[in-house]
Amino acid sequence: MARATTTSDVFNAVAEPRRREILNYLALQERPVGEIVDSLGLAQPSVSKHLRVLLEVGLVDVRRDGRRMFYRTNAEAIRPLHEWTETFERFWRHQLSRVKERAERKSNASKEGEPDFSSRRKHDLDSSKN
Amino acid sequence: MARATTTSDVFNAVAEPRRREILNYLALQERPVGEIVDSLGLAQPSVSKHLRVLLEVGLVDVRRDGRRMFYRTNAEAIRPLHEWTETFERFWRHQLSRVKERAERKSNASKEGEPDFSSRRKHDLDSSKN
DNA sequence: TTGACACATTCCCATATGGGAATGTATTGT
DNA sequence: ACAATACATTCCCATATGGGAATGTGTCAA
Repeated sequence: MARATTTSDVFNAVAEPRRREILNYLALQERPVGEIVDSLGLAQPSVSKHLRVLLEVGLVDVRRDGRRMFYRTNAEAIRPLHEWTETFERFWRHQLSRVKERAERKSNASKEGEPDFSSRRKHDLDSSKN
Repeated sequence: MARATTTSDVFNAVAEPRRREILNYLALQERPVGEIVDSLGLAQPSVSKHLRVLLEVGLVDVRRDGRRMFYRTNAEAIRPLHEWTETFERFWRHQLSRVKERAERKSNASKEGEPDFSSRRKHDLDSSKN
């Protein structure tokens, strides 16, 4: 296959940083495309394309006024995302203690022993990228 | 450019549906890869690759026990996502009334007038896809 | 040491991407 | 009717993807 389409669902749509910026920007007020372009410092076609994606998944609404198109964030569409993350909330509350344990084990292991391979995290893997 | 890497941040990592399934599955208990493969019905290399992505962005931790690798969701890493969506929570509360307005405007416009172009949503665009 | 087991990595490939540049389209003012 | 304005779409392209298949690697048991 390949990666899923950006328009396949809300998760894919908000994966793009500029689209999140746009959503933030349009949350308070509706805005014409030109203002988004100026405020976020992006190229106009780029903004139009991002808006198209957001529109397709229902993350924004549009309204035409003369030659201008006013976009606005449809916050309601973000709820599924919020709810998915929420199911993990109770876990990170319970895990705070385990984070400490891990930190302690790590500082012990790195004193003079072998490299610590338990509980690897991003930084431990970065070496394989350079 | 192209799309951002799946490992570039948490947002991109969770865009993939199976990775979300894996995170759900590993939230309660740590599990060896084999069990993930059996439970979710995915190919083993596929699972390993997904786990690698999740590991790089810190969404899971690993622990080795003999030949088996026990993975577990690191819920803490989901918080940024949760917090981003949370900033919109107050908006969808305030917007519930506007949704009704829109629905009413739409039913009025489609009675006998021109096609309604205000507040387009996903379904209005689907025609352009077929 | 060897074979089996549990995973990880690599190779191949069709596909969607986002940016830049160019062009198309709808609406307004004159 | 025409130029200007405000967006939208298209084309080109380097790039990362996820799946399938094959292969590599580390660990244990005998």
